[in-house]
Amino acid sequence: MKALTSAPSRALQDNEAQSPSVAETLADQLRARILDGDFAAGQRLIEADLIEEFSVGRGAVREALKQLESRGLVEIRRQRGASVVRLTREKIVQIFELRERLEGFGAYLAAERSQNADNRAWLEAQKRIWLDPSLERNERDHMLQNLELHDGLVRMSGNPYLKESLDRLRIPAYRQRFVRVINDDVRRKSAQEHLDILDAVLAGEPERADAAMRLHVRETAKLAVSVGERS
Amino acid sequence: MKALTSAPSRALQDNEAQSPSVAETLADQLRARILDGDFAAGQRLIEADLIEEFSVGRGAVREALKQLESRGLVEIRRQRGASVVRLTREKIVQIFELRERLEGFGAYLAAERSQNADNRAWLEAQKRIWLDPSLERNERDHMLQNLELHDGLVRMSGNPYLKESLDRLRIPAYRQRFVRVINDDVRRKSAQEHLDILDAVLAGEPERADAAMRLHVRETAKLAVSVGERS
DNA sequence: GTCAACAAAATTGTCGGACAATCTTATCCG
DNA sequence: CGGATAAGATTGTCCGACAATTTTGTTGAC
Repeated sequence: MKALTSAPSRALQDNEAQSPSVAETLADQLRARILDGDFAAGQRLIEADLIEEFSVGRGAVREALKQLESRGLVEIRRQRGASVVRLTREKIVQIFELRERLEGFGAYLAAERSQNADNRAWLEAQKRIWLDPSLERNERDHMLQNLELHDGLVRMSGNPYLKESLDRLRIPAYRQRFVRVINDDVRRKSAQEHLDILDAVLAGEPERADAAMRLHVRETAKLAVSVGERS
Repeated sequence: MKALTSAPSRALQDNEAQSPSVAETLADQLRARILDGDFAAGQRLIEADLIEEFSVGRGAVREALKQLESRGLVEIRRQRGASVVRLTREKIVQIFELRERLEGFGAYLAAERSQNADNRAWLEAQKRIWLDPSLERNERDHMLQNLELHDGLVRMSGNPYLKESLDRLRIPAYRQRFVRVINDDVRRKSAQEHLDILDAVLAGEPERADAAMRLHVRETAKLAVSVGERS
């Protein structure tokens, strides 16, 4: 696959891209490391170490850690500092149960606003993408497009609070292990679920979009839980 | 009314009460001021001023502000500092739409776990409270019990992520003005809605509990929006 | 050898000072 | 009066310092 489609029009505020602060940059870097598994689950993140490794001030480090905490990647306990969050099976289930509701709501709202020309165009483009069978073969593209679809729908929903809530429920780590259980079959099935969602949204049927999305998230949850189980 | 009922058993983690940090204390104080309207919507919160007023270091002030930002009470724009969030009608609607889903989910989960003895006891107690007609007469008690009920159900749900998400969606200010539109009729209606929710939860019927809660939140939203409108 | 008490080393919570970058406000000019 | 300019205010970040608290390591008793 070549290029990702452009984002759908968002309803309101767009965080006017400023030069990101040091703390934000740091947070991004740390996030990447955590997601990539460079920092193991449960590992402590010592302020002094991060200061040295990234050559930033202590304040920046603390802010970045707080940010990661609110994003659910890190756990901060008073006088004990930060450590990479350790997900139990129960937590994973809880996160997905909630995501199911939230993403479902996002799809619901998106369906209500799908008649806008920009949004229609984006949805059609997404549809073409998920119809393309070549997607099944490439793990990475599939994953990126998956993100694009979900983010896009949430943005289309126009509810910034929803976006924020979902951002907090991203699941860290497991990425490597996750890959293993995702085979062509899984991808094929996922693509079909995405198409179902897109159809409902395009048709402007909120309830159906909601249901389709919830079903999809439930399926994803099954995978995630099974991955969590063997870890 | 005399005493509030004790909280229902919560599923997992209980933030082991440590002596709160300076930043947390500050955040609490600021939150109270904002909710009480001491700080007007849109008002800037200058770090230096807060440092002086509360005699704390700059780090603490910044942390407190960040915390309030994540709680949705304050807005922080890079290089522009913090200001009390200014809610538009649209934002209020968006917040309530989301709360509707989240609280509904909370009631759903609570209904699934309502057969536990502790939870049953708490629910029964709540029921008695809302059956008491004297509640209609006291604005403050009504509000406090309202909080107690909603918080209790969320706690009963056992999903900490849900609780966190909802905490972020509390609506600031308007408290004074809100009071005006709440009369005995409104309270009576609200009490009945609460009873409907409690019945469904006690009966262990998740879907019905969900629906009842969503209806209730929608009703509340109507009020909040009407209040927002005239402001 | 195991365990508990104690001491030493780490680490976090907060403060205060400093400075450059950026935003806001007051002032001046056409 | 509107826009350009300078002055003042405010935020972003770094650095150093210390007390409070946690973690780690050592030592002696059983």
